[in-house]
Amino acid sequence: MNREEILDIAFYGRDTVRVARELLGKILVRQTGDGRMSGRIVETEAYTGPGDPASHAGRGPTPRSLIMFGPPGRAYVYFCYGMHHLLNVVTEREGTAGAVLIRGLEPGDGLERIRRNRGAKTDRGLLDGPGKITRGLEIDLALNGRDLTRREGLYITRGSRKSGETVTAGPRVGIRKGLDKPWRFRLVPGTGS
DNA sequence: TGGATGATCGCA
DNA sequence: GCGATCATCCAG
Repeated sequence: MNREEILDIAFYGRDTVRVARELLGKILVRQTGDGRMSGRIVETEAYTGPGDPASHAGRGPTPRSLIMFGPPGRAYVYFCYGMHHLLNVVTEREGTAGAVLIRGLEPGDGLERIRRNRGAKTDRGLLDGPGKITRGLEIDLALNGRDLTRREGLYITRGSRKSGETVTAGPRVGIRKGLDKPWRFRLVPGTGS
């Protein structure tokens, strides 16, 4: 089989909205001592830097958001609502803030383990939210800052687009204040033909 | 030092 | 709709 092609720093080190759009269809891989889990990215959200009030970097760097100003291709994991970890990937060149929230996956490898992690009875909605993804793939603060361009437990590979699929854009979810730009992207199946 | 806030989820 | 539940931020 072909060697997995891991997305490199040049992929991540570009405009955040563009990276968010192009991450659709890519494969997120979580590798631990117990094996491999993966999923195809089908929903993302872009968060930029100063001037984006919904972004953690929107009011300049803080200890938490500093990573968004750092080198691209790193994981930005943070804890939200007292119970969920959320996974982002850092974008833009070093010195410029940006990150893409991974919001939805189509389950791939390690399905049984993902089901177990999620305590799911059915596969409906198994990984269709950012908190579900981190729960399902065992992603937490220990992975914050991880270099996604290396094969170090968490990385993203070139995936594929299925025929007929299209990308839709809409406003970000759960944003009370600020921008309602179309910064949320989804990969939706073709209408069948 | 503490109160407000939040890029959520699952259940009523 | 609401509660769970806590890291982070900022005002005082």
